[in-house]
Amino acid sequence: MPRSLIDLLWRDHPDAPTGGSRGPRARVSTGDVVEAAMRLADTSGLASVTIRRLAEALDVSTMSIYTHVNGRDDLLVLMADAAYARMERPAYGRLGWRSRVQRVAEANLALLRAHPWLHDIDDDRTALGPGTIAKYDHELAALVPLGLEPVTCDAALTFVLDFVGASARALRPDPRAGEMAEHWPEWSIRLGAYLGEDYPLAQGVGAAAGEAMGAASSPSLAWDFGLARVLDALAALAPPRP
Amino acid sequence: MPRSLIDLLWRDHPDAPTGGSRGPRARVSTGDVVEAAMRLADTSGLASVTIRRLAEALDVSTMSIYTHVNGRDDLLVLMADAAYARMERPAYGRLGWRSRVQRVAEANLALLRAHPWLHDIDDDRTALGPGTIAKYDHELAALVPLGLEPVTCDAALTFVLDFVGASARALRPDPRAGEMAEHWPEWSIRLGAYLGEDYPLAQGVGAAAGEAMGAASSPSLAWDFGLARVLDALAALAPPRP
DNA sequence: TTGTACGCCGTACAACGTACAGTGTTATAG
DNA sequence: CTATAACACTGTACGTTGTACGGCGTACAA
Repeated sequence: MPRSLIDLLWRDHPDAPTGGSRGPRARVSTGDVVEAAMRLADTSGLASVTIRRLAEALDVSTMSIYTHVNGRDDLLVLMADAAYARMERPAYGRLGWRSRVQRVAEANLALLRAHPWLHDIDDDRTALGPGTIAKYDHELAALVPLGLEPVTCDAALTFVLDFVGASARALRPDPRAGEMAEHWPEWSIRLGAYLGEDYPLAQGVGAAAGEAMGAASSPSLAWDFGLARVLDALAALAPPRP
Repeated sequence: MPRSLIDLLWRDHPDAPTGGSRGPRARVSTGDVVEAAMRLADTSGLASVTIRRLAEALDVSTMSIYTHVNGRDDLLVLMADAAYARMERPAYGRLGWRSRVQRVAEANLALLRAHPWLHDIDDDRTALGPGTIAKYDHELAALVPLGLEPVTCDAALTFVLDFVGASARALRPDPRAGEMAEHWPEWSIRLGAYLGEDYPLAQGVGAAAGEAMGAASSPSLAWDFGLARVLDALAALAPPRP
């Protein structure tokens, strides 16, 4: 060690290089480190995933972590891939593309809501991991009934997943909500004064949207609206219904 | 000072509280700090916007920055709002909704490509700023010809902008591209070995998509594809053509 | 038995945001 | 004119972060 990121990503594959057999046997494994990091991130956010806290959680010294992971950046890639690897991938059976795409969208939404820290990991190297590739393969299969060219198929999947990602991002609770609520009485007055009669459209629509959000309606209108739009868009692409 | 974030956001408004008149007059203004921060972020990324570097760029002591801005988090909000405020907002004239939406999408893409650091600022308080509100108002106006309910109108705009945001994100150059290229000869071999015959769909489509990306085709196929899909989706919502 | 590959760890460093306690300057109140 | 209060500005210091480096002890290979 340190093994390269690729080998760490594929550490469960039979062909993956295993560390030599000399020296004391490891008290924790790379997998342990990744799992502990995910637990930390789930409960306290990605910012709380520090090498020191990780070491403490695993009851090892700080620098020991670097025996199992090359550095924090690489760790984040391992975490993201592990999250993708753990998603369920039920067979689609005889489902049509609409149901399939809906399933894909909902599965990704659920994933991002369970692990909001995935939003904060933006590293292209994740694409090399087994979890990411398995997920990609399974989701492409959802689009097969549409009969698209390979490149178009990839673009369509990107389109769907980008929508889900953005929606999930918006649904994520704002860590500053408390501060916002605290200052709101004062700020709303000032904002009203600044706005005056300007921007009638924004004020009208903004107020309506704000009320709708506060109301007990669907948890997110944007989700229902957007998903319907995405399906509409793909339908315009599909061959005429059989 | 420190004035509250709201007053800092609206610092150019006539009703905004101006600092008292006693004491030496300020060598730099809040606006200067924000502008310097934007310049720094444009050239070296948001991570390089540190209080110390900012102070150095403005030729003031580190702690002086806190006289003009409440802290780094607030500064990021001011930067984002300033970027939105500076966007051009040409009147739509007699344009139909398709052209309008296309303009909005392209303007946002251009903005995000000019200031990629906007992706890294995720703070709801930005919504209180004059630039953000002016932008929202102008973009809502693009959707007026569609004749939607206020809440739907907001959802439709969110749909469009989310698409643009995700596309711009994907277009953003990976800071780790160098490292990736360096290790690629070795990694591609290992990845091939790990993959073997598995995931034929992902391997086929991935290869095609990779080639298309490398080819001299459109800078991004996902953009053209996605924008067409977004317009299709809104069309399904529109009243029958007059 | 010896050598060596390996897991583990303590110390140290540079960089970060920012709290705090000043210092000096200026418009205003008396 | 003087005293005061408000203000811009600054140096020092603390707690935090990632991680480079060198050393130590263990357990298998020769």
